[in-house]
Amino acid sequence: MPELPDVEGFRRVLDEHAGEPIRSVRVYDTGVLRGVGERGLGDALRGHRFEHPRRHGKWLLAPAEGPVLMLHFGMTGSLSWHPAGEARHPHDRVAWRLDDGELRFRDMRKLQGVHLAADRAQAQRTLDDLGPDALQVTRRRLGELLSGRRARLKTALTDQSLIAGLGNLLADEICWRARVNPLRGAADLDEKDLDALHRAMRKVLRDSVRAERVPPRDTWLTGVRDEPEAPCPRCGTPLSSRRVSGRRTVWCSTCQPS
DNA sequence: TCCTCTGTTATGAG
DNA sequence: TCTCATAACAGAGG
Repeated sequence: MPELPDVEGFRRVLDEHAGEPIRSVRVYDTGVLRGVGERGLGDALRGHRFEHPRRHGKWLLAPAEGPVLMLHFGMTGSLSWHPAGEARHPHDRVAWRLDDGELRFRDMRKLQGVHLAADRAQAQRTLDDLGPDALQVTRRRLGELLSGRRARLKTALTDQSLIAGLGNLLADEICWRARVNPLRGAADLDEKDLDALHRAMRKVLRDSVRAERVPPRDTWLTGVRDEPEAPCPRCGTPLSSRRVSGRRTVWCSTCQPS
């Protein structure tokens, strides 16, 4: 589930508690720890304060007066605030206790998890292979990024090393809004297509970040894509779908001709 | 019970 | 460089 907008929401949650001392770190399931142990995580953070966190693509980075906590939410992760004493959820894997409550990393499938970098430089190295954050990509940059790719548009948009932050839902939603077929070659788009794609990306991201998710409105592709035989919200044509690079891809054959 | 599906990412074979 | 299969993991649904 978590794509750029969701992670932006988690960033806000953490940001509201920047400056508060971390009293303790509780690890309920070491299966989400990546490259750090329970002991190491606690020792590095206890007594420190989270500073203002930042997000790059689907990564959330929280510097804490030296070490940098790095969270990746995979398909099912989240970060949420809970007042002291609230019962633990079975999928709560790690909790950072502050004075009035705690931040909880909840994740059913544990596909990604919790990293710890020694400092900002090391955190940055983890991000070195990522493309620019999708919110920062200009129209010109988008053209440059896609022009050299032989992959399909859908595959290129969800490739984090090309553009960071777009997941399965966002990529389909953006293509649908731009009226561009996701199966087309990324390098085959003309200037008009790229204009539309960039406008759609801005609009979809702006609305999604506001909602802290890709909003499942019935006027959006995301709102109907999981219904069997769903009609296109724009023209009523039954939506098409197939797997592309292992991901279910949905589009409208009328609005998005190949 | 068994099988398939699912919003992510990394890896290796071809 | 790209596609495809697979794996990590856990739950829902047929």
